[in-house]
Amino acid sequence: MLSAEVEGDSLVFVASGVVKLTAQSASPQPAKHDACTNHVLSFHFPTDIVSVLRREDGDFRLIALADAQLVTFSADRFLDLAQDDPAVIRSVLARSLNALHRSRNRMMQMSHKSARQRVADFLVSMSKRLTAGEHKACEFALPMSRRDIADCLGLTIETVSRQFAELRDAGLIETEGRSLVRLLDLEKLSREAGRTPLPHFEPTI
Amino acid sequence: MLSAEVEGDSLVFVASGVVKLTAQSASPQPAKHDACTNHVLSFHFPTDIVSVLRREDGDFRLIALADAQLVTFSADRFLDLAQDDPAVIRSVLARSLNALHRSRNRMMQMSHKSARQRVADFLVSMSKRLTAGEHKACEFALPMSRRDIADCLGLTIETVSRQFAELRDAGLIETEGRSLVRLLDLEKLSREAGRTPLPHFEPTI
DNA sequence: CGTTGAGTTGAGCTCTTTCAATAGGAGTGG
DNA sequence: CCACTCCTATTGAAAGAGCTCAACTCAACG
Repeated sequence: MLSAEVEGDSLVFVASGVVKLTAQSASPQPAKHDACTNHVLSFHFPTDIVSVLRREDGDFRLIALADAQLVTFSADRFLDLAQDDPAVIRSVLARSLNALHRSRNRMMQMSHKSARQRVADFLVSMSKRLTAGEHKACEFALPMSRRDIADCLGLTIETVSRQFAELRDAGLIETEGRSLVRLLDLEKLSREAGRTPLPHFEPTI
Repeated sequence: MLSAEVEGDSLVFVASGVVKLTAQSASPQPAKHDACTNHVLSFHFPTDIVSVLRREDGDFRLIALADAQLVTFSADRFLDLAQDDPAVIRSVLARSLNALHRSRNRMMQMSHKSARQRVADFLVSMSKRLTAGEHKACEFALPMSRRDIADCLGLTIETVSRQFAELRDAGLIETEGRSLVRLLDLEKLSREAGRTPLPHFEPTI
């Protein structure tokens, strides 16, 4: 478990492992017994480039969920160096627009989707990341805890757990132990998630 | 009321007026009596540059809420032309990272905030856009309908309306007619929104 | 074998949505 | 200017979804 501290905006390349991008919202009023208002913005996998930006209130953090190898650039310095190479900077721009696009999609989903839809969508999306290519045997170990999932989906761990149970009862998934998940019916699961087609894997920033 | 149709990814500069960026989620199952699953992703004001990307499922649309003057670029062609000018392309990249940043913040808020917080946040955020500079007399006409607000915040119009009513009862705002709003206590309103500081206005992409 | 932390499950409560009815504004035509 | 209509907005009551709190289970680890 490794946590990378960075000053200013930076770009991080994930070479191996899994990381979560979190934002602790330095909550103004310490709320009731808040303890863990640790929002998880996204999970990232090898080949992803994550942009970790500085915020006014509290900071973004990149936290490893499994042993990970990361390459960190200062965004400014990187851009200075890349400035002479249009292809590079343009690729970064393309990735960044792509990330924006996905973030918007995600936001749209988040605000209008039920717990069931969020969890189903999460599972489908994870299967794409973790079993890239293999169309059958959608079986994988979730690298993150229920808390991380809940924080990412804007739900409580209890609700996530209940949704897992219901999906299990419905015969859409199977679980073994804490992290192993088997998606038995990707088709139906996608429909539960409220997705039309099956989007492709695309590198993120 | 003007609607700009575009093919492929494009960048749109808002010269004047107000527009909303929408995504119709070409809902797989036509749902009950869905009619209007028109998600509003964001509102944009003069000087904003909006990136309108192509999606697999359904398209993004830019819809004018008031008479607006827009300049539309094809993203690809623009980048081809800008490629020789590092300063330009870098500025676009900076805007895009900024937009990503704001989108993430927004997403974070959306998934964890109550109706009250969302509406308060919306009002504070609008006041920044619509009364840029004037610290007093936070009074402005909302250019969008309650439906647009609801769609943007992931709530129903009824809930938005009730939140307006409660904020009015609490003495935080006053309303006149359908669109005029006066923020009586920006401080408290910001606190209701769950914001620590008062973020600055920044151009978007 | 007890302890610890994560995960699951249940009961009650809160907030938001849904459904349905009412009020308000804007536009039209007499 | 008023009457009529249409559409948006508001308000109320009931239902539903997710949250909180609390008990319990499970697996890992000493």
